[in-house]
Amino acid sequence: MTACQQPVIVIASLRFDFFARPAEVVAPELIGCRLVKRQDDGSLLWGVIVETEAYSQDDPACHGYRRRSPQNETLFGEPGRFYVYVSYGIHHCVNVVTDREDWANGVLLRAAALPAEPERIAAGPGLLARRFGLDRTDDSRPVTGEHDLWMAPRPDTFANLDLVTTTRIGISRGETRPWRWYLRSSRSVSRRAPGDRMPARDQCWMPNEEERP
DNA sequence: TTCACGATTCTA
DNA sequence: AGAATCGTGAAG
Repeated sequence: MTACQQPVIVIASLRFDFFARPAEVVAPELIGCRLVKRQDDGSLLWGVIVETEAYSQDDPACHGYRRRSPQNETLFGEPGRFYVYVSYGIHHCVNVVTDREDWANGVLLRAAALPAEPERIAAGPGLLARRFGLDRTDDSRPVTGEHDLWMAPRPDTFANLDLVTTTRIGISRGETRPWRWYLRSSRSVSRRAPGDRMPARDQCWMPNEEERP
């Protein structure tokens, strides 16, 4: 044991550079990454992202397509922050801001799978936000924080993951862009592409608690 | 001040 | 397939 021995530095959170790229590049890479929250009692709540969508300012479906406003300001800000908005006056939806400042760009987190929890507890953007207890007060918080709320990289066990690329859900403009991605083997996906059958329960993928970030 | 509209969810 | 529900932005 030498005196100059250094502690091992573990990169627990995705870093700024990861998000400083176009949403349609970041979105598929976010599948398999983990959303992590340290709860008030100190315990760790985490889930694996299994479905994402990309949005960009030059895209009619994007919140920043028409104008910049106090509501969507975060989406125009620096990458690597959460953008949380209210949907249908009831639900909250969680995005991560991507690309660059002054250009509305982000990835909507549409579904997650949580260890030892029902498959569909976070199968949809509103349900995901609900399960993680996220709302407008979390808007603009850094994703790279490593304090209470952060995103952890994909484990190596996800080396070859089978992704489905398809069109986005619930929009009325820009419907044709194939900017939604999901993990085919997961039963926690909000809505499957036409013809893609739900995997059987005994051969689907679920996270286990040992893989805690 | 009023009105129409959802990046949704739940139920039938 | 259809309803519920309400914050937001545009219009008057």
